[in-house]
Amino acid sequence: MITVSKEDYLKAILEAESEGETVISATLAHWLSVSPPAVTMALRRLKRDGLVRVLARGEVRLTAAGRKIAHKLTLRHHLIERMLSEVFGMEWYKIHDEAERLEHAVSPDFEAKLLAKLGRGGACPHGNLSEMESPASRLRRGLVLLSEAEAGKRYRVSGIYERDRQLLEFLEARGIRPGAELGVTERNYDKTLSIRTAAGNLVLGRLAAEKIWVSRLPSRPL
Amino acid sequence: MITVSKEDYLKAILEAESEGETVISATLAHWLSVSPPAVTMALRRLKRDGLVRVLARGEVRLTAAGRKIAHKLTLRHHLIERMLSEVFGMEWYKIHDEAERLEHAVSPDFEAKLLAKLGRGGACPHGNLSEMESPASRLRRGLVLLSEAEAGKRYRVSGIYERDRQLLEFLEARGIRPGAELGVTERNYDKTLSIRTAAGNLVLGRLAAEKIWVSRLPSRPL
DNA sequence: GAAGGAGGTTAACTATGCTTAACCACGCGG
DNA sequence: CCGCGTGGTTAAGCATAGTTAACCTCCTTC
Repeated sequence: MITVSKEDYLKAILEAESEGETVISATLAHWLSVSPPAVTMALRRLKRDGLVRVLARGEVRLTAAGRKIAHKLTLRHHLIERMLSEVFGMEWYKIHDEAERLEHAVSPDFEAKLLAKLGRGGACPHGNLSEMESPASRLRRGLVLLSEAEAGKRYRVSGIYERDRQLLEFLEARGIRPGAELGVTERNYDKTLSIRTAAGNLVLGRLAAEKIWVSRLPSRPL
Repeated sequence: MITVSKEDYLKAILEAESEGETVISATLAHWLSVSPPAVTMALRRLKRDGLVRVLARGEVRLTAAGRKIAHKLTLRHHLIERMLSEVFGMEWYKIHDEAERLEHAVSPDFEAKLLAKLGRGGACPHGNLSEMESPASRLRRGLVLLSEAEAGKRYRVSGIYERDRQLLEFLEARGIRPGAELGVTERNYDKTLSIRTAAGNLVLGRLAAEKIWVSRLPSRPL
């Protein structure tokens, strides 16, 4: 029997994998904010159910069945996010948490209705084409991390790491949201960035800047 | 901490109460399809959390806190059902089961968005003004149970007991759905009813007929 | 008044899923 | 080679939530 907890593990494995991380037990403990023994036990159940394999080095791999479930959840998460945003106008920074709970309760029937209403393509409200897109793929699309952006240049916020609600509210309060324009006025010695947005100037730490993908805008003359 | 199971118990108590039943432990065991000992234990936890009281005779009562949660769930259930029907065009007989799972994952924020989009009034797709409406209130609205309907008269299906998916699909297959018109051609000796619908003639057992509220239509001349 | 049935509880057990404490194993630096 | 940190496991324990089996307590019916 599949449970919410198991679904969360499978999704976490797929997500961490897509981030380019080597998925070991410790990765999942950190990702899901549970203790190491909890992961040991969960992996045992997932192995028993044929959803996961653990390689010699401790590397965790999804089986075909496990991958199928994880993909299904990711699709439902994406669709629920778009529903909340496009149909109900929910604030972008609240959407991920809501979808995180709702996705587990969506049936194939409802999934089909969502797909029919919203269509297949489309980015989620955090600007991510799919939550699963790898950094490599983003770089190919010409995106850069804000933490790598150059001083004196202008950018548009493309996607924000959505799994940290605290971060999203922090950024929203400072006018940094998907689609927003900003200029990097200075790269500071202490790894912070001086930023100008429509809402004003601010200094952003590296931890936040590493979570924001931006695309270059043509420099605008004063 | 409130859980899905606890929410289900609280909702069942409110629903059974509204049906006019005296809510005792056995009622809940039957309503929720669990064993009697499971109910004993669940009630113990609910009492501990101050959500329920058990009177001398074994009668189960919601506290103010418990009632508040049950009402909240009922509202969310209703809103989710209307969303599935009005926004996504989901088939009426699939909706209850879907809402039953989704309602537990709805936040106050999402509830507010649903309310803003759908409005407060409005019947659910099973024709019930609210799932909680008592038989007495339905009678006051001029509705009768199909099992009490008179031979030779015409009726419109107003509301169907929605907690039995099997029943709903059974009725859908026979053209009996909310809003449908039907005529009672005969009340038979074996408590069955001979019915004429747009889809044809059929014989309906008492068990099904007791789950269907109808309103009288003026007799139409042939 | 004995028999029976309905309703409720206890007891024993299971599975999930989490915790902390303790311990083990491997690799790497001094 | 020793020590230590990283990573993983075992052990023990707890809460939730269910099961079946057994038993108790009424209340009713013959």
